[in-house]
Amino acid sequence: MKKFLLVDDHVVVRSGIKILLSEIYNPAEIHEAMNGESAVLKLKEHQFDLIILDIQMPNTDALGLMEYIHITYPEAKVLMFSMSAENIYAKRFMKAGAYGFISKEAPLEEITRAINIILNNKKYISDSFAEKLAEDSFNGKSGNPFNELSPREFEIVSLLLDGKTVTDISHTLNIQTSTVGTHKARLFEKLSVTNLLELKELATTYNL
Amino acid sequence: MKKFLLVDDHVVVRSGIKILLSEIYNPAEIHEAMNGESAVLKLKEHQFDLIILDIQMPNTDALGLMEYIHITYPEAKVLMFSMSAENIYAKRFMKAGAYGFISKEAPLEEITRAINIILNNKKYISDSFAEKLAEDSFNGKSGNPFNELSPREFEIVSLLLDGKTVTDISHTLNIQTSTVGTHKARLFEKLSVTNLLELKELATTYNL
DNA sequence: TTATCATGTAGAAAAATTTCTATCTTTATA
DNA sequence: TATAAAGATAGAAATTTTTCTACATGATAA
Repeated sequence: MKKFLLVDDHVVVRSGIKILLSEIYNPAEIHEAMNGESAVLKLKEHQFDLIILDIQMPNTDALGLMEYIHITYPEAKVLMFSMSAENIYAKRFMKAGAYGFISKEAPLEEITRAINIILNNKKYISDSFAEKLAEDSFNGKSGNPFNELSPREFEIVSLLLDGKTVTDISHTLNIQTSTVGTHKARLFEKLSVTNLLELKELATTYNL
Repeated sequence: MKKFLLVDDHVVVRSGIKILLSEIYNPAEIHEAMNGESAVLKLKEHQFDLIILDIQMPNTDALGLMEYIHITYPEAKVLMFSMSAENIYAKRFMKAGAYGFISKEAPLEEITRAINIILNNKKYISDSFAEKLAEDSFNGKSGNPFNELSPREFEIVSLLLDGKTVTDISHTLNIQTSTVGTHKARLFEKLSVTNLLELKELATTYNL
């Protein structure tokens, strides 16, 4: 029997995935976690065939969680589940050890396909994502300035765009505010913005 | 038998709400639409007891759809289902004729409760939202919240939206930074926003 | 017409942010 | 593989922002 772990803070989303899974794999053992902490606990108790991880959860550092999972359980297979269509996040998560990245907007068949592929020990990437990857390797750069950011900077920019303050972020990430400040300054520099509103605007034009 | 219409572009979310509904109302006739157009078609064909409309992203045509539904089918009962906690928008949707507004943070029981209340022909508002509404109605006005600002506050909000810092503004207006700070705090309070990005968002929706 | 309230203003203290410098680690690169 | 570059971290100091309190003024409502 397959064992799944769903990490998502939305009840309805978890329920939705649950029926999807139980339609494909019957019987299936499906565990749920509504945040990072509870996911970590579940991971200590069980060994899962597949972990489905939502990338945007309040008070949870999804990229950090992904890295933690990859380091602590190198065998674990994680499918990142994103509310918004594929974007610049995908590459980051794949690099952090994810087995796949799929949008909640994807049709049912594609979600199913992704899950099957990963359970067969292969990585899943959508056609559009594959295309984008190919493009990038041609051009050398993507032209998207957000790609110039380091993983940590990217993490922080996401939280900043979420309206989180420097202090909030320092708590979420368990680092000093001065560290967050340094990252913030560097990323503002890299993106050539001077304030939050400009950052927001830039993020919007690159639909982050 | 109750007839429901779910409008959401995410398969998994629709599925999730579907099981929730079928657990409460069995049997239930549940129709789905993954976008505005298909929702409009469904509405022409059937008369629903409840329409559950998800706002996936702020500034989309969800509000327009809500208005359309309210004008075309004044009897229709719509529960706005917000995946992101945007209580800033709640008021606008209620004004546009929605019967309720519920956010993703809501526990299952509250979602259930909201649905039941609406099916009983009453409007559902969360406690926190009710509080806010009460406050507003005490203080009279409802409309463009920027109209509540004093001349000075308006001046300052404009500069803030221009990316100016508190210190910048204190220089521009030749007043102390603490004065600017006070105005800023008061205007944030009046507009019910907690940070610059929310302010920007609010300003955008009222196209300031 | 007096009491209340919204408004504009700040001083002082507290809190948050930024800046500067520096160390250690990881990752490229020659 | 040695070396350089990039990245993550933070302490301390400087700066900025926020908060709290307070006060004067003009409008307003009892």
